[in-house]
Amino acid sequence: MKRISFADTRCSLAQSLDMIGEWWTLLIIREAYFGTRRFSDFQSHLGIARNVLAERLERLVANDILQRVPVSPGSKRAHYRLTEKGRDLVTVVIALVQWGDRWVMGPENAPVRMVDRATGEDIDTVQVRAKDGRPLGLHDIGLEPGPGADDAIRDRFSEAITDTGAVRWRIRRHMAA
Amino acid sequence: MKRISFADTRCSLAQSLDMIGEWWTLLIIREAYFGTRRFSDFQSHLGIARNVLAERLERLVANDILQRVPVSPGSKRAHYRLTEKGRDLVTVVIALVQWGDRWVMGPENAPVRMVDRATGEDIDTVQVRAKDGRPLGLHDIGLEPGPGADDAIRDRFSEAITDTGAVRWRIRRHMAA
DNA sequence: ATTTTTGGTTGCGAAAAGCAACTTAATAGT
DNA sequence: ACTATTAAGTTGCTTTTCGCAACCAAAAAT
Repeated sequence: MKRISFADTRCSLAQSLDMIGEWWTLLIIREAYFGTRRFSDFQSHLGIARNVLAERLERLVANDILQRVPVSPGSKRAHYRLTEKGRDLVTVVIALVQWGDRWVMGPENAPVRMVDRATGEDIDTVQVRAKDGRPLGLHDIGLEPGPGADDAIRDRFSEAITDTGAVRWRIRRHMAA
Repeated sequence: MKRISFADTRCSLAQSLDMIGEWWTLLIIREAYFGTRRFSDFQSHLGIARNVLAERLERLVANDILQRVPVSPGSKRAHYRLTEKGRDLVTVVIALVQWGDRWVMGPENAPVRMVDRATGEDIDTVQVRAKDGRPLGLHDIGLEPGPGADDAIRDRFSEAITDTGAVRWRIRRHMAA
């Protein structure tokens, strides 16, 4: 299939998806987070085709999400480890795992538990919060053009908020009349 | 391409990705969160091919992430709105947008700002926390087999944690010797 | 009543994902 | 030291899905 790249789109989500939105990529990252380093282990744990795995790893390394570390200096064989940028993605992975636990598997069928190692307790549900720590629902979040907004984006946002908490844009053709 | 389905995999992340991991799907959800309801608006805002959009919407409705609402009772035309399950995904979308802002666009180029409507302040960075609110780094999170774990998963987890905070599994063939 | 818009569907070509066999370099065994 | 095995990919082929553009029917507007 001809697949569009979002690389030139002015949108953080599109940019992110351009790096990690492909089939398998997020599972590879989770696997790396679980401690997998070796090509064969990624392959056997995930059941991914080897050529696809090779391509994904290469892309993740190119995007500085994984780091390719020679297994011994000068060796052609290497291991793959998460970079800082990659480790920062684990938040997203965990949010998605928790969503799956809540809505698909059911919490009582969650295959893995994530615990706070200090207390042994389950970690909290990842959620959106205000700076002071208050959990925010969708209604509590406002959207505005950011510092890097272009006209297209600025056009879409007004102060008006719909009942789902999202932004309603001005219907210009009707306002002109 | 022949694409594997994760639907029968015993893994929340795979299950989640089976629903939302396809090309475009998360952008459609973001768009719905921004308030878009109509087919044509999804199409023109995202620039997605119409047949692909139709397929994605159908799949999202089948998975109860979007709801198809007839525009007037009995009409064949419909609008699409996020369900509760879909709205719960916005956390993931926001986490991913923030990651893109941090690592790809750069915070100063963020095209949209998300603010706490009560205060007008930027929302906090989505992060993993303990039940008592402490932010947790990767090292602070322990992984254990959950209530729905099967043998394959149980085999992979031990109490040993590597320096990246992830789990190291027992190397059984060496232990047997 | 006729035109325009909306919400799709159909058909085609291209590129990506799956499968399996092959290759080459590093390790292990004797 | 020599051979066997494993690890880490690569190559070639097939299948499936995505992107594009044209088409179609129902609803709305004029």
